[in-house]
Amino acid sequence: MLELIHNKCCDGKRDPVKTRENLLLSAYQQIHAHGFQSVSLDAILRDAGVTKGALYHHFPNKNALGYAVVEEIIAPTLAEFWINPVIDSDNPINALQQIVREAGDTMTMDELKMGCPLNNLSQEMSSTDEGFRQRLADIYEGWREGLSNALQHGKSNQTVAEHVNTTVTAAFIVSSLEGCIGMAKNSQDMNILMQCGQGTIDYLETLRA
Amino acid sequence: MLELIHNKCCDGKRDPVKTRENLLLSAYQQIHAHGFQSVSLDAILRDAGVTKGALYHHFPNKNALGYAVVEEIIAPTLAEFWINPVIDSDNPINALQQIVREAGDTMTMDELKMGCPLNNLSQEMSSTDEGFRQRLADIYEGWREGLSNALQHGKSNQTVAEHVNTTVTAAFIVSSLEGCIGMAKNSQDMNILMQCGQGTIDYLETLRA
DNA sequence: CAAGATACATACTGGTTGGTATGCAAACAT
DNA sequence: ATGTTTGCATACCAACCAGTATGTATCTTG
Repeated sequence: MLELIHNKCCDGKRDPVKTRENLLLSAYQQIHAHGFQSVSLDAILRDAGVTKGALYHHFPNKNALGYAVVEEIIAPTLAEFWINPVIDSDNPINALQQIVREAGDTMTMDELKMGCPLNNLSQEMSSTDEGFRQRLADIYEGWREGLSNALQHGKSNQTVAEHVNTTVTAAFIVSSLEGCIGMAKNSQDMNILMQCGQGTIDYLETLRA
Repeated sequence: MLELIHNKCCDGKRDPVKTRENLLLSAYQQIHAHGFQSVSLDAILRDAGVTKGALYHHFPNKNALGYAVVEEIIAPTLAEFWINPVIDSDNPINALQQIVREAGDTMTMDELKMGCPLNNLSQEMSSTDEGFRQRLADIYEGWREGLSNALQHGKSNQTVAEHVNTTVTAAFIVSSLEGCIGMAKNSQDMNILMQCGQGTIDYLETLRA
């Protein structure tokens, strides 16, 4: 049954790469749904359709599994959907507004209830485990830096106003976005997400040249 | 020893009200430091200097203790420092900017690392326990409503621009503030807090009449 | 001043948790 | 072909956890 859901492997042969990926994916989903400290290894293993032997063969302990989720799933996903499109754009304000609208349109109720994986882990683990904190802080720093560079590029483009402090603005945008998703996660109300998103869009409008 | 720190009681007589308050205060601090699910009742009891008998006399279970912390400590503290000063002011923008500056100036490194108690619990528990979620959602709703009313009052004052959508703006302000503190909690860097705070102040400036 | 109710302290329990020890079959190397 | 390493499964463990059972000193009430 579980093998079918996660298609652990097509035949009886063993595939350590696939096993590791299954483990990572299940860990990501379970952590996203229940938090890192609350989720049990048994729940992750049940979801992945493997046993503790497999887990402790690929990872030395629970923390290392969590670190791998951050580095190999959360960081690349964030870069793909939230950072790179802005960096690659010639109009960072339009690009950001577009991403916010898309996020509001495509987000399901389940996703809304679970919140942002990055922010969840960050809030839960930053004061508890330095390994998590550092890895998540690096991701946030990269995000802010990417945004700051994009805003700077927008200035040279005349798409961003000259008076904009790119460092301060990048930090504020990132924190506001996480704040929006956090607010929506608590309210479990699409209207709140839309209000916060509209607030963000309105704010971004004030940054135009 | 512990009795001295928390001055459990001055003499040998018993004081159920004080015992309950001690329990609540210790629970608040421990939850703030470690999160609700991760903190053990034993840790709270050790900090409060009482035993399980006292705890389960005053509260039916761990969740009820957490609910009481939300209702009797977190909600009134938020109202005192973040909501009422804005409601009572005739210039909500100045009031908000002042609060943000004060928060940035007075926040200690420990407080910065622990983050906002309201947001911590909200992110941790909203998708796990409806009792927490509802109580925290009520607090956030009250906050947004207070801000919205204050902005409306500011419009009639000519201190807030007419074009401002008070509902959207209130939601965005609340989510941004929580986002700022969350970002600072992860970075454990006062500069990040200051940058996000400056971003907030700059944003508030765009709302003036 | 009894007698019941209140306010705890102490000791215990069943269930869960992250982690380990061991065994064994599949893959690989020689 | 055969020995060695890799990739897991199974069974187990000590620690911890929320909650309970019970005992008892203190306060209140008739």
